[in-house]
Amino acid sequence: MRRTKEEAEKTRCAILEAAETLFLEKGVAHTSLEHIARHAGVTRGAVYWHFANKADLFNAMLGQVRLPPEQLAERLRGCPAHDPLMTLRELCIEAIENLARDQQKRRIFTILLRRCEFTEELREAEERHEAFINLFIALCEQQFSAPSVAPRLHPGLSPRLAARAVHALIVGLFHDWLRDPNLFDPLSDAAPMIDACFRGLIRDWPDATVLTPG
Amino acid sequence: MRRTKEEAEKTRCAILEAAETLFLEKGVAHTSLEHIARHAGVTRGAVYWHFANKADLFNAMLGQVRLPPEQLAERLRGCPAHDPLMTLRELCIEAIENLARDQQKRRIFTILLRRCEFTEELREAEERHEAFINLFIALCEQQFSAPSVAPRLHPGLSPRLAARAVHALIVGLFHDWLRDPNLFDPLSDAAPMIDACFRGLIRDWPDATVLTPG
DNA sequence: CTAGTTACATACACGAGTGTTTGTAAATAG
DNA sequence: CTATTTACAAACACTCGTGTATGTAACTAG
Repeated sequence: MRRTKEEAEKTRCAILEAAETLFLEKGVAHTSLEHIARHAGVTRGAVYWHFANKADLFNAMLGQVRLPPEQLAERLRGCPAHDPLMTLRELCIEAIENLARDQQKRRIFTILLRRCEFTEELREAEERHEAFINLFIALCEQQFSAPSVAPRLHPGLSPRLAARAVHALIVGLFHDWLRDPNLFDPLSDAAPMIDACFRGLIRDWPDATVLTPG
Repeated sequence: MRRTKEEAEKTRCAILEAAETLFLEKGVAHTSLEHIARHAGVTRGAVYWHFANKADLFNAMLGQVRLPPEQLAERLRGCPAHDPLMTLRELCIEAIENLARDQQKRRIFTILLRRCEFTEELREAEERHEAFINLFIALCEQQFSAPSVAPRLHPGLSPRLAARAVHALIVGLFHDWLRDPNLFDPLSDAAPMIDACFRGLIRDWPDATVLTPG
């Protein structure tokens, strides 16, 4: 019973959605292609038709969304640095809020952080992801190295260290919040936390009231 | 060829060590008991003699060391709160340094953070671990709630939020550093980063030079 | 209209992993 | 010194998962 192209695309999406659901629920290694197929209402034949194997399906799933590291790196690279710190601050806050709003992104990032073991078959995805992380850290360090910024760092801090701290905070917030979404509310709490971080890094960081009017 | 009790204990340790090595290398789900047995120079018979199954072996491996959340929570609970913040600060720094020094702890925590999927068979370990995390966050919040501390929080921050931020930073630092130990040097960089965090949270946080003399 | 292609379902072959059972030699208790 | 237990090795039975090969009905191009 061959389907039309639209229908085929729908089954492809159904498989991707089933994979997302089951990976999140049971972990990547503990989910078989048979499980995925059944959950999508098809057989493994359909899965192998659309994807070469589990790693390929996994990569396709990741490719559906832009994950925070990728998004941060891209937007940070594209921004003119007229006010490097404020740009960075806003991007960080937006990244957190963004993850909270986009349910699919949230699920997929949870899979990446807590539901998957990076063995050699998934190494490609891992390396791609880490490359974006490293790029973000490098760009972040670059912001802190700007002539208008570096002298304002608190004593004992290098641009390098400041960049590490910012990234660590973001990662930690993601990790904590994905583990337990009740820990804090990204939409209202992201800004104060990020501001606290910058305030600890930069001497003359302005008051929160200035930054978040209303 | 039955062994003496000492020898039996040695094989038990060999199995635990092999599990640690292989879990770290290939991930928990991707490591079979056969792999572990072979790597330890025994057969699966020995593994099943000493441990009920993979989950039991995993738990025994975790039980060998005190992981950061557990250690932090315990020590924070046992401390008299004569100066809550300084105690907290020192514990955080020590936790990071400690992880850097203890190779085994480092490997096992890496497995927990990056080499394992928490499916239902490992749920017990996960819940135990999370309980310590939540305990640490609660105790941390308690420190920030002390009458001598709460008024010193920067405007816009609650003790609750401050506790979340501290924990997020720690988790992020662990996560980043375990991913790439070259990112920073825990022994020299932990203090400045933690201080930066506290400085962003507490208004009159003292200078780094005061805290880290020499 | 029909030849080829598409989008699967079905079936098969195979290995890998688990849990259990059985065998056994040496240590140990009495 | 004998009986029993210990600490495994070896073998077995079973399931699960993968990859591939084959079948097939409907779509589609000419």
